[in-house]
Amino acid sequence: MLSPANHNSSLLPDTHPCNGCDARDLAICGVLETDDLDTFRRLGCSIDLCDGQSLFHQGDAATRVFTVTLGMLKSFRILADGRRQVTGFHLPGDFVGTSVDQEHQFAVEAVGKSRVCAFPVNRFDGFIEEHQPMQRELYIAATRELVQAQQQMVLLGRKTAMERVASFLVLLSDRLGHGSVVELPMRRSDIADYLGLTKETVSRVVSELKRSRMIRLRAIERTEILDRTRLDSLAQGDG
Amino acid sequence: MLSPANHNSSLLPDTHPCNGCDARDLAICGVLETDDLDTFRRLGCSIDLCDGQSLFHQGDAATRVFTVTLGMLKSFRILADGRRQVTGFHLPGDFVGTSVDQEHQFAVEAVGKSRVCAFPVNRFDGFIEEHQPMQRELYIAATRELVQAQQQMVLLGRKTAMERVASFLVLLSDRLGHGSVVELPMRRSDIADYLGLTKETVSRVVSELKRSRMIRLRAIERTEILDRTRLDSLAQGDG
DNA sequence: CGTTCGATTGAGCTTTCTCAAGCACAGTGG
DNA sequence: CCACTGTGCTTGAGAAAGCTCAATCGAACG
Repeated sequence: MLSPANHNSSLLPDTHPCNGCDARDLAICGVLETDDLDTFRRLGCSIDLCDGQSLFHQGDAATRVFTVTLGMLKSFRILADGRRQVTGFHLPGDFVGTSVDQEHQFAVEAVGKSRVCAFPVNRFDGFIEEHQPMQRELYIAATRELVQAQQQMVLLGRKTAMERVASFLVLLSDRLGHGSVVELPMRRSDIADYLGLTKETVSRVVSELKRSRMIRLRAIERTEILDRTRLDSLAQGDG
Repeated sequence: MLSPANHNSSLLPDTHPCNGCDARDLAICGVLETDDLDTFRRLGCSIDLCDGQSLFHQGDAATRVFTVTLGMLKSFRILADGRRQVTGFHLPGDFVGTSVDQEHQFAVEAVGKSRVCAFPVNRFDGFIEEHQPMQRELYIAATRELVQAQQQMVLLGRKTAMERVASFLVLLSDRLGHGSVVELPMRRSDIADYLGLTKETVSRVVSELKRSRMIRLRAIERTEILDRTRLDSLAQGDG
């Protein structure tokens, strides 16, 4: 198993105060009756994570499934020499760790203070076995993620640095923007590793976007989109 | 809708001689009883495609689902200015066009002579609704594809040209290699658009791999892997 | 008020791309 | 049977986007 040197995350404690999940943050709540939802909640165990804390590493046994209930997580994969690719950011309602393999193919860590709800796989599988609508919901979630992953392939394979950053801002604005303000809780290096760039290039491009008045930085983690139209067309690759 | 100028594929005829599918090439045959499989076969309609012929374009209404029964298909997305990203190659047994959206997000074309089995979505959905094991099978297929897509993100975001080509050869060797010989029915430009490179770079890297005796070209579309170990470690990023 | 850690900016370098020419092979018609 | 032509592959030379390394900046915190 890989265990990169510059890895400051601590392992997840195996036992943890178990206080159930907040139903509102479970993605599947929409397809479950109140009783069933209650049953489902009780299968899980809430876990708090602080910034950079690891939920699991690549190669770990896939013994639990998670839903994000608070904050943000990132999943990534690391090559032998330390090169890292962030494959996604996960928000409340997202499933994490639903692998068909015995081992996790990717690592998952918290971005800022976060909370997840953990389900032992056997209990989780047992539950969805008995709840058809949830099976379908999981399938739809996987398919959506797949389309998202394919969009990301286009970005990584064919877009310029500026188009990548524009796409990223537009994506986050759609997922967690309040009006024209986008929260960026992750580090520049996380963005860089998500976009297949270096943190320096991300920094330079953000500066360029500021200079051309498409965005403004309220704070380092609070970006305001000033010209959504131009940012959109940049993101689409016809800017 | 995008319709790039240099696009020589012809549209799929709406009506076509319907002669059913070969059961052996349907991915799901493993989870269906003989009777059910027979029923399933009859829902579909076999379609032959010649090289470069389009199954559907991005933006087309998603009215049918397909399984590949012969040959190979590629799915891809094109940006406004013609830049193209191939997101995957599909072999017999693979599902294609199983979108949750009303419109296809990606285009699919044949690589060489190919054959698919087409199912109207409503009939397809109706069938899987009544066959639990198939739902599960579809979910597993989607999850596998997702992991594969994430691996591809690592490749596109963080690997060098040489590592990308090595990864590609290893991948294809695992999927359709006979011993150490890999069939490459697609064009160099398809490989390039899959790996986020130019066809010139792919050509140069292949030449370099030949020069360093890791591979040998029996014919242009028949590559023999001479040093699998070295190619593997290159592909993993620690060569 | 100093320290620390991440973000920014700069200068030079490397990898890959672009553009262009030449090559190989299959299909076609004289 | 062989030149002709078209298409895709290869190779080369110069250009460009983004990377690396290094210095500086700036906010948070003790």
